[in-house]
Amino acid sequence: MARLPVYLRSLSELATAGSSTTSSDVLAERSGVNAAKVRKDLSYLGTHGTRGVGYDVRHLIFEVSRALGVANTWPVVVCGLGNLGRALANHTGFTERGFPVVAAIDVNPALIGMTVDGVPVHSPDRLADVVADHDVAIGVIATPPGAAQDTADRLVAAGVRSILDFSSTVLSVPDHVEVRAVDLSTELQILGFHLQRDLPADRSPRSLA
Amino acid sequence: MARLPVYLRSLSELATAGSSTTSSDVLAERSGVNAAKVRKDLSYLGTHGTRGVGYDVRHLIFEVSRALGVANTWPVVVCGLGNLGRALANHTGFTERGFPVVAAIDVNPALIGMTVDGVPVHSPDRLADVVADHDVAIGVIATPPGAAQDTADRLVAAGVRSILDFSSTVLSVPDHVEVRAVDLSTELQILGFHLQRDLPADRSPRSLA
DNA sequence: CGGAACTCGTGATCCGATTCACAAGCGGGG
DNA sequence: CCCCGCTTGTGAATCGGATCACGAGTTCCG
Repeated sequence: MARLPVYLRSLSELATAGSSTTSSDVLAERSGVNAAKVRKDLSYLGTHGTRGVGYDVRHLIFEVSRALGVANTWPVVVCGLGNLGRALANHTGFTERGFPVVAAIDVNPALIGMTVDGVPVHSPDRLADVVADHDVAIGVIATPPGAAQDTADRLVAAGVRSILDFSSTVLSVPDHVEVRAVDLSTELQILGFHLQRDLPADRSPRSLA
Repeated sequence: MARLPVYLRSLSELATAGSSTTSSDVLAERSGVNAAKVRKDLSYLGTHGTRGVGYDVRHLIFEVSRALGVANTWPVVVCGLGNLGRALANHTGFTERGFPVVAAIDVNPALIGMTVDGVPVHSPDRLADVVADHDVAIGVIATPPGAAQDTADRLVAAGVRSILDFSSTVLSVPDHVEVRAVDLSTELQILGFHLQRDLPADRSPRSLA
């Protein structure tokens, strides 16, 4: 489930706040979801709370962490060092959570061979080597849209099976590769869509949900 | 629907590729979805394709653009000029799509009063003025988690009704305010979760979907 | 002119996720 | 020791989106 990371954050907050035990209600409140959903989600983990009491925060953190595989570290390569790519390569939160950025890829000859914020930059041609050398598990695509599919192909050829795509592109990859797309313009457009629907007294297109 | 922006991109590509007409099959292929879904989505727009022929690309672009309110421009304020905030403020794609970044907010006294990539930086105290002066419609929160809720409160108080939140926080806001959360660490954790589930021969926690 | 091939629009169906509702277990107080 | 209030776990019901399937309209060719 996509909610597990949120639960984990809420639980960490509770732990640092000194709580040793908590209820599905509190957790739901903090995570912005329904209490029943929390209980059902946690029941899939095989976790057992105590009826009448609630959940043990420390134990639950342990269970959720294990389910998420937080113990593992998954080396990441960032492809494309534009504004966004540089911010991602530089982002300290990733390493802390087990996703160290071990290398970056860019076509710019002026960058290749340099290190940016401690991250070595390589040519796309060396992608396969980089993946092999650092045991890269996840590729982040922050290239311009035109280069995205090619980059994805290279990542897949190099054996990467997880891709986080910021390129505003629909990537086609083999079935065994998982892609998660984050498109900032789309997010803004959705917000704009709702803004438009709420405001106008004049006729808007038609109800859409 | 969240798929409209994707359709619009696909349609634009088709238009520049010289197609004057297209089918739901082609559009589905390009957008990475099911053909029936495309037809159903478009039918909500009141759009009418021609049976046996397909859709007129130009007309469809017009319809989708209108539904999304692409004609409107929604001024954006970016709150928090860390790595990510700076990348967002600097991102040219936003202005092109009708979301000009008219101002940035940061607590750093060294930045206040400066302009970063042409974007003026203000103190959080001036947020209400900034919103009023530029008719800001959307607030982007790229602050550290600890400052996110406060920032959200200020945005709401200033009259902003749409928030794009990068802060890894569950924000609580009034009902009439729409929040879309983008959490990069969560995305990576989900990828890591699936990686972990696919690999190990030893027993993983339990099947989760 | 007739029919074959194609494509849209949409009611019907399916399926998973969410929510509801409640029995079962636990702890504390009298 | 018993009862009462609290919280979990989970089957049942509900909901909404995705998919299927097919009727209907269009084009084109023979």
